[in-house]
Amino acid sequence: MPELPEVEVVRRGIAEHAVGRTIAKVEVCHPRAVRRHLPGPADFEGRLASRVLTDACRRGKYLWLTLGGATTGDAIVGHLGMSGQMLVRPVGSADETHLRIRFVFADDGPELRFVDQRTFGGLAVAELVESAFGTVPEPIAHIGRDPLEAGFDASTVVELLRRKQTDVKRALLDQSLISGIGNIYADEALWRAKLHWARPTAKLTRPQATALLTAAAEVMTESLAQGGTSFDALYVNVNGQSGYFSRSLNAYGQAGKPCARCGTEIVREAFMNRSSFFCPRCQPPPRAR
DNA sequence: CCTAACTCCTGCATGC
DNA sequence: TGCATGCAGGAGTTAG
Repeated sequence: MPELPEVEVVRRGIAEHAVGRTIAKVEVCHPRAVRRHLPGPADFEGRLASRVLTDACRRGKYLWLTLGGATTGDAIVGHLGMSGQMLVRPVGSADETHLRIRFVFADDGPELRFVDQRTFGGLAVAELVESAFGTVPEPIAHIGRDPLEAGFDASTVVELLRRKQTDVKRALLDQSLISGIGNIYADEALWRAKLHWARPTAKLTRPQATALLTAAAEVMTESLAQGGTSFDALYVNVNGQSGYFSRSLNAYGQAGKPCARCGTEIVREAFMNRSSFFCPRCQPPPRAR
């Protein structure tokens, strides 16, 4: 599940290897990968031919590649979902089993390939629009700033958090409130802030909520410095290499192992049909569940 | 308007 | 061995 740091690693790779190049041809190998491109796969392929990739941008877990050439004002917008990869591969190298979209460039250099085993991810071409937080592709105008953006205002998000009627982990995962956080970094931020996932957001103090946002920014910054979190070959940079942050996780996936702070065994609980990992001593559950 | 359940998908681990 | 089941889960959609 690529989250903000993993997507940023991919963005940097695309910026280095694909930005500035002209697309010669696009091949959609699986229609589901462009299901959010409503005009369909043929339209996706057709409107990208001879366009130039002018920049690689990111907000939260979304990537977009701005387009130049004869026209401007649009971009390829994408989400990696759970298993999506953007790979830079030499022309002629064997197709990946789950190759979904191939970008061939006019310079005959390496291809850009969207590979996605579980097909939760996808790409689309969309217009750029002016939103409250700058110029972004229309489909993601509703998401909030991410904690590593220059314009991220923690005090505003703290007030929004405290106004919500939900539990704190749901709020962390709500991309319209604060973008970029998924299950891994939600659990890590909660562990650092010593908060149980089921704590009601409305009852958080301002210092608690502020500390939680700080923890989220810190853990994602540290992960980025190590190339992101990888459990296996699914989460890789554009060269297919894994990051090392999984060695630094304190809560996520650590069930049965001692808490790095207090030694108590980390516990796994079901949450939203998935998992939450936490230290039952450092992160006591709220009284009323 | 707000919140939460549902749904999409494939590969691997597990159990009988 | 082989089949069924569970699990990984982001976010748009739908229901309440």
